[in-house]
Amino acid sequence: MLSKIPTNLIPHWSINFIKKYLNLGDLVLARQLFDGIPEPDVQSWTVLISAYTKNGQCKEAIKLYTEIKNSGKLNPDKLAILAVAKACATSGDLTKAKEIHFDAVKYKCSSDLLLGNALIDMYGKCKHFEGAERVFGDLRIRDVITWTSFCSCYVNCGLPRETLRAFREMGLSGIRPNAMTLSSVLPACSVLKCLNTGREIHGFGIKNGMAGNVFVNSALVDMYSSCSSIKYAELVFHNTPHLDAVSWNVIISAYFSNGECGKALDKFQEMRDRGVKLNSVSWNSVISGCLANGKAQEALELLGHMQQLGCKPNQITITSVLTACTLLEDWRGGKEIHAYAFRHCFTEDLAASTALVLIYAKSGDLEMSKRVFSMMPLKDTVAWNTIIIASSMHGRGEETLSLFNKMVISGVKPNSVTFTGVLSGCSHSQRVEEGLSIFHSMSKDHKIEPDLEHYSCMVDVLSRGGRLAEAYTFIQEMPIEPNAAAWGALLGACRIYKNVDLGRIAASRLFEIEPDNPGNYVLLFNILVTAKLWGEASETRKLMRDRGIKKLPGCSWVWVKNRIHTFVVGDKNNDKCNDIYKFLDEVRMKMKLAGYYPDTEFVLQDLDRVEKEDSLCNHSEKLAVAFGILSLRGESSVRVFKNLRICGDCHNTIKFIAKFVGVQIIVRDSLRFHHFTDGLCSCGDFW
DNA sequence: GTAGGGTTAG
Repeated sequence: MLSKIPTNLIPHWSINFIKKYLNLGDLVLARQLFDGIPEPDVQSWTVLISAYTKNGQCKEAIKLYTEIKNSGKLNPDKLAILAVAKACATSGDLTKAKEIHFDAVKYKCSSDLLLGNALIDMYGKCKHFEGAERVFGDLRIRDVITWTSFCSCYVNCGLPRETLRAFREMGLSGIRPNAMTLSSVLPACSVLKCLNTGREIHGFGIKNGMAGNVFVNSALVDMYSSCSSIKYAELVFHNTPHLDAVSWNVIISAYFSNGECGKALDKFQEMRDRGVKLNSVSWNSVISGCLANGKAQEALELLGHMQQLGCKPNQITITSVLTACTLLEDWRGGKEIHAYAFRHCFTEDLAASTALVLIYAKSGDLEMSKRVFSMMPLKDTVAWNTIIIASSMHGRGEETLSLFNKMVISGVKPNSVTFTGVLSGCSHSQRVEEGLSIFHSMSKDHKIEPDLEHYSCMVDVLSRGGRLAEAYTFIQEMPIEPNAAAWGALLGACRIYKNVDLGRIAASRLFEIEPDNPGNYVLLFNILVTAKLWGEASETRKLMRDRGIKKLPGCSWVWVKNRIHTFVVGDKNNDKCNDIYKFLDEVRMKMKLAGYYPDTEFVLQDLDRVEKEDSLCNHSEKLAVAFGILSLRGESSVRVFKNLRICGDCHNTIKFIAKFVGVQIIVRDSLRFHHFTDGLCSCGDFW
């Protein structure tokens, strides 16, 4: 068919053929025809640029535009620049956007209303409000589209106050907002949780005949929901005559963000029953909604339904389900999702790869976490925070500090979360001086005022560093009321450094702040027993009993060949149970020969029978480690998780095991990761 | 042939 078309037609004719093929939806044939034109004119180029943009091939469209300029014979005209500006808006390429704006000025069409509007929209999509302001300033005539695009540019750039300012200015300039303006401005009210302005806009819409507009109403539903007025959101939703898929998605998210999970899921079911076509946003909304309401298992089940119904997970789905796996500690699921993300080229996505960095770190695989991070093409504050927190959890103090420096050098701005990560990294590696200097630099160099969390981290830094008296003074002098984390850090350090006096003070404050937390009683009990203050120790136990507080049962689990094996104290419910105890006996014997004595043997006199058993060498973490070693036989490092803090005797024993078996053992307790290699632990015996 | 808008993520 193509051969019948003369290839050397004059452009005026060929353009009609190109348009004909484009109307038939055949971009490939249209392109072949175009390539056959010896000297295409600007109009032909423009038609093709628009066609590529409509087809979502923006890069190709931008490439064609560059070719016009490189041809040396032609200059782009207003319509060509307009076409490429749209392509650029869709691709969000700021460098190109600036170049296109430059061309518009060069060819003297930047003050054209049509093109100016397109340029403002382009800058808005590229999140560059300064550019939009320049174009806006250069326009002598501004219409409702100019103002609307200008308002939404500020929304896209995260400047909701500026949006509302521009919206008011628009009213003053005598241009009447239409439905599109309202739906562009309302998101600013959502972000600011500004119910009054939102209501005003609602009233304006009703007065001006927009009461049933589906775009305005969806924006209103979201605005009322963000302002915690779910009743009004419901009302607007029910008063929308022609609901579309987005309307349903918005009301579902509205219920979830107001904690009404049941209603959200009911609406989702109703949407399906009514035959509304579900799109990926619908699925992502319910998945992330479940997740935000603590229903991680349901989120993963929804992923299954989504796939069964032929809807393909995208990078947003991947990000949410990775978070679900992280919460459920489903490391295998996380790896499967990583493989899926890799196959579908989602690993370059910022949020998805950040979620991967986090799940690998939390699963104990810091090396993989670092590898994913290093391959990220772009890293923002959240990404850097995640890797900083990752290295801090694993006790790599030096690495945490060097990551922080790299972040600052690369020009990414740290926020308050960054400092929580860096300071806790300092505490887990006893870097007191660095911790103090970073804490002081927060407000001085980074203009971030320390909050309660940072103060608590500093108490931890000083306490773990052995500077208990300083830590106590720091708590007393902090400008915010110290919380359980601050006193807990001090109490924990009193156990490490055997300081009874401060331990008593910290514990008594903790008994007031969180009287039901068994961990505090246990820590004080341990401190008193170590100091051989038996009477006071049993008083603490009595206090616990009287208040009806029970020590949480210790529990450890280990992953072996994609299966979880769980252990409690003295567990005998295991196929390898005999081998486990035999192995631990052997370890104990070897340890004694090497001169180790279990810490607990000294403190048994005052304990009852159950606690003796408890304190003997059958703690859940030891059993899990032994099981891991016997099952894995050195194939890979052993990874054990514990719900409570690791016990001192277990810590010693596992160090010994790591040396005598010659394998790496990783234990995550309730606070952090311990990497045991060759008789040493990464925590340097401070935990 | 004639522009601009509402929902989901680390």
